Amino acid sequence: MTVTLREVAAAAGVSIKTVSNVINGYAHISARTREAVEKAVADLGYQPNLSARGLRSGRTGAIGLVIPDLKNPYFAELAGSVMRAASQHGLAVFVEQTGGDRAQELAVLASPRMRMADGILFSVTGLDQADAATVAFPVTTVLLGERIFGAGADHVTMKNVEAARAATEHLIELGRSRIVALGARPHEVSGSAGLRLRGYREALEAAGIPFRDELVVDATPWHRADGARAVRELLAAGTGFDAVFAFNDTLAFGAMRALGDAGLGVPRDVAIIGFDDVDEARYSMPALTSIDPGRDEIAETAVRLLAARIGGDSTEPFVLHEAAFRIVTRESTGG
Amino acid sequence: MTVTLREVAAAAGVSIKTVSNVINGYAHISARTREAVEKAVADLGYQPNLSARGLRSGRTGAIGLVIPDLKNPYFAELAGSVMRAASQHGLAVFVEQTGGDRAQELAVLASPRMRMADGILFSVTGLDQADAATVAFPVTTVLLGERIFGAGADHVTMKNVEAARAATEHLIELGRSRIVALGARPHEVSGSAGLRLRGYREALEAAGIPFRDELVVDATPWHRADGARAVRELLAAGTGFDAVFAFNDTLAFGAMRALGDAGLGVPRDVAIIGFDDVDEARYSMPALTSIDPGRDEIAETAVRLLAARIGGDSTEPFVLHEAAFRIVTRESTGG
DNA sequence: ATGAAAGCGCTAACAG
DNA sequence: CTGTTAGCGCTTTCAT
Repeated sequence: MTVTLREVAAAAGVSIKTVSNVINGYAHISARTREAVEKAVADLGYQPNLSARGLRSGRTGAIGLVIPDLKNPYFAELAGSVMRAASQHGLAVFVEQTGGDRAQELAVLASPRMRMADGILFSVTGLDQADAATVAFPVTTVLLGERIFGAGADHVTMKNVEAARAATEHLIELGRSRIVALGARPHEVSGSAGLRLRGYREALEAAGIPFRDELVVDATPWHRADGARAVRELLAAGTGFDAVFAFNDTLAFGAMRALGDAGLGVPRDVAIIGFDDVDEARYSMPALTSIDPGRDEIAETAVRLLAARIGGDSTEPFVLHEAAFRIVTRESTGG
Repeated sequence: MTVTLREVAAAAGVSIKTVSNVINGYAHISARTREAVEKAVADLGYQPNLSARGLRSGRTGAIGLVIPDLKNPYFAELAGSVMRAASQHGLAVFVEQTGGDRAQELAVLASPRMRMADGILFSVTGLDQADAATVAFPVTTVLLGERIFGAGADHVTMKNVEAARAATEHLIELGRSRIVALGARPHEVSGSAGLRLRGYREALEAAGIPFRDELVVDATPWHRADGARAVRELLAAGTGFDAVFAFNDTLAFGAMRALGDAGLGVPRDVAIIGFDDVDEARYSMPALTSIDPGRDEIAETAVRLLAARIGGDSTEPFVLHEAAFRIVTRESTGG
């Protein structure tokens, strides 16, 4: 049933080495030979056995993508971008979900399945700085996400502080000054929430707008309902505000809903900007202004770095790449 | 660097066959030998080389999941379920997106990457009945989704007609009689839209409620904005209705938004039910009643069938499995 | 219950 | 420019 190199070689009247050379695009082959081989390959429907190639070459041609959860639109879209980038490099992508859980992240790293990959893209969430020293990556790894997490790997991240600052400045430019920071986490410093809050503060300071504790609200775990609840509580408490910087788009959707229910207009009464620029932001009503954190750039860069490491640059110093972000202006801020 | 069976065998003072037996859980091994081997495995941190195993055994231990688009929450969640089910069987999952496009579906099937899988789960969208005769699946395939698409493979699908009928009946039981079918497609018969419309008709007929053309509205491509637009047009046209059966949840979210904007209460003025039961249905406001089409059952069954085929039941007749659905009642229908 | 040895299909030295 | 050949690490007869 399965056709091997040997059979192709026999059919083409050459040695298997020549067939291998043709298949792998080796340069110095006479046109006649190449044609004969290509014909035999086509006639027999030859397809290389990837396990054999992998055993011999030490490469599988696959990379692993380890993320918290595909249910989260940000990660689903990131996975899509990674798959697109990987296919440019001829790499297959297999995905592992961790639930953002420390124990599961460790379990996935230790899993024998990971050895099917030449390298992994690992979006760390549960592991923390303290684990950095202990954790052993089973294969070449590129880290995704905002944590620093030691230096044992290349790292691709987003400009959380700068993007958050720009988001806040965008609202300030609209003439808003009572801006809610929706999704802040009081005790977090180095995670997304901490960094985005820092950008928020910087923008306020630069504009000379006082920072008000009552406008900084927690809304864990950043689901739609959390955004709605938080905004409802603000309204109930009589806290005045004219803009919301939501730390992710999902929170923003919830906030918009709560504002609508309260009869407030977006952006007339309250302008809103989100973060992530998920697909749905284009389709919400009103369409949501958001920060595109550079998802495609993150995916492409991460895959490129990983492919390069796999290709052999193991001596290069580790790289930290911060993707460029941009504000995507839509109806929710008057665009 | 990499530890092989040979080294483990040397360390344990046995042959590589014995080590292999221990690792693969072969029965007849003395306790002392097993312990010695396990100790050596642990000490040396041995991990099997999956390419070598694959070459020898003819199995890679991976399956492919071919779907239209991870951006679509239904497929993102399906992928999550598939990965969970696959990991029960010790299988890795790699994902390929097709964009639901016929050409890309063919390209993916022909891709050498597919040969990295022992089998694939293929959610067909672009290929149609006419392709059924021509298409060659590169490996064992289980089809996902509502199309019949020939009989050259096992097939796992959902009860579209029955579920749609139940959804409509649920609205009728609430006392509603002017029920919008949101997302119908006039000329489609065998796709989801056609089947769901059929269930809708059946429910109306059974209840003696007249079928009204003006309540059946197209809203392609089933995005949130399409649902909102369609509902707005209905309202503008003065078409009275007291319920909406949305053919997917995203349409339902859009519809709810448009109703809210128009000052109509859900479910007071208009009850709404969706289809898919995506995660977001729990978090929308109001929370959306929806049809769970049996996503987990679909994933588990498909993986189980595929694993069985891979395991060797190639002579078994092809199976058609229709997953059980259920209505998940939430606020949007007064739950 | 354990060992010896063949060979899965491919790539890459090394020859010629 | 092309052919010969030696393994990659594992599973699996076939012996013992």
